[in-house]
Amino acid sequence: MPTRERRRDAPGADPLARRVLEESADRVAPRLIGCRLVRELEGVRLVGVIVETEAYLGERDRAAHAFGGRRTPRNESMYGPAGTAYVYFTYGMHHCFNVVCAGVGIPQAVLVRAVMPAEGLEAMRARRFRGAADRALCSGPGKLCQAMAIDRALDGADLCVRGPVYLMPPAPGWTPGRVARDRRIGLGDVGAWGTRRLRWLVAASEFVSVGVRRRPGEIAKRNGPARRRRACDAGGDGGPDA
DNA sequence: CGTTCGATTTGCT
DNA sequence: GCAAATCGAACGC
Repeated sequence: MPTRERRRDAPGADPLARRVLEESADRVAPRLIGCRLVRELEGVRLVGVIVETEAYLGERDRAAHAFGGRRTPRNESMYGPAGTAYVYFTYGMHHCFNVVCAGVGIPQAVLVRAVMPAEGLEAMRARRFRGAADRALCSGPGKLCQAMAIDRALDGADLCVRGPVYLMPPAPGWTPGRVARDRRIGLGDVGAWGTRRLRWLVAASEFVSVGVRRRPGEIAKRNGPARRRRACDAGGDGGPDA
């Protein structure tokens, strides 16, 4: 079981060292488990312990926004230095938060899919839907952005220095317990890239995402031509975790 | 409980 | 035009 009790940082503790992020996304993603995402608002401090991540491996990764060398204003920050925030807007209403890794010009990033709320729960609840349970506050990439007030305005922020949003190493004494691996969630038909186990999650945590559990290739089968109001996707999948 | 469906806008083909 | 690194409510059983 993950340690839930809060421990104090040493006075003046530093944010996560940038060198930790200057590696490929599949090496960084598991290392971000247990690190803390900190959001400083006026008068409020929101903190979540990262419990689920996904690696996106840049231009060769069919599931990545930078696949094939596609470089656009939207994903520009992914080409920046390690420690840069990449925040994008999708599905017409949700934001997703990523930690850029590797080096300048190498568009790799780690999507933070879920955090365990640790500080500022009241403010998080206020931003989420009415009556949201604690475990529903940040258990998904779109949810945590809503709860922690993360949007495109934070795209490009430096996560390795204290500011409106940044990362801290795991709290002293915090241990994740077993970390499970599984395939990434919500991808379209991306061939073999859809089955690679590029997602990491705290096995025993109740704060991980439920996941859309869509199978690879599922999206391609939806949306018949000229059938605007019938679009839908979903579909069972045993689901990962333990 | 599990599955279906609408929302809503951008970015790129 | 269309698909999207999603979410929550509405169904059906």
